[in-house]
Amino acid sequence: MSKSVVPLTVADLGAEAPCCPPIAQNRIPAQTAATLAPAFKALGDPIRLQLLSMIASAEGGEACVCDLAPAFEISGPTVSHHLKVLREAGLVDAERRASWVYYRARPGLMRQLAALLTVDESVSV
Amino acid sequence: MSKSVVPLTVADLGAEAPCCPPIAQNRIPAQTAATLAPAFKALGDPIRLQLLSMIASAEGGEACVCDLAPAFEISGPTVSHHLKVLREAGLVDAERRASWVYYRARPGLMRQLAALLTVDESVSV
DNA sequence: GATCGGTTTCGACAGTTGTCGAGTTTGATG
DNA sequence: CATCAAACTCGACAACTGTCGAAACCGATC
Repeated sequence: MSKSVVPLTVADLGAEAPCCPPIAQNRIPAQTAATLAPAFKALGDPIRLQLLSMIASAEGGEACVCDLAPAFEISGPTVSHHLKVLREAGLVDAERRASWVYYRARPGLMRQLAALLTVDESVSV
Repeated sequence: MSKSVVPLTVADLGAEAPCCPPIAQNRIPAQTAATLAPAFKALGDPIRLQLLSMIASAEGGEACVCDLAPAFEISGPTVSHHLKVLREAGLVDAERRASWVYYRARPGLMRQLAALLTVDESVSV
């Protein structure tokens, strides 16, 4: 796999949020933990994980609720609830166009979480 | 053991299971979501996030409960509870030596979660 | 073997979460 | 304007979570 070494700068990861070094590198401050834990919590549900994946991997980078909801066994209101959790966690954005609401992933926070979990390659499993 | 009915466990994901492509690349299967959501859930608490960070960033790669517990305001049993959640999620391992119990991070799962959240660089925030 | 310190387990309790059905809002179209 | 469809909000309820104090467990040391 090609390793295009364009280093991410802090600016790439979102303006106000403090971009964190990996948790395996420095002890995470309490305030940072309090800020980022809700994002992990939002990912801690199988339905929300699938929803985010469907949104983030969708053609054009966005997905309509009318396409998301039928993919699950649960009721419409429950899907709406899960989308709200993802929204309030800062992982997705919603936009209404005509009768439909389209969701779009916000990659900034996802990158932060991924960076946080990065482990040095030399460490063995 | 019958493969077809036994649900995928966290431990199974370590060695030969194909480590998941980013959720922004392909729609994540329901079974993968069900397997990995508990790991995110375990990270969804500020205390557990700090505990994991203290463990993963500790000198020698391990940390004693006797060093972890005093770093928080909560009671000993509650720290123990959070460590159990991290353990059952597959994020840490525990080992008793003499009177003390040492915790060590399991980087395999952390790498999987990080890979899952990876977003293509070309995507703008 | 009795005791002690470190850690976990147990039982209880308040607060949160996931789920649903019913009702509400929003925009399009007859 | 009336109606319809899409999506959300509300209220309720069972299940789960974080927390604690008390008790149990496990090695070490007396």
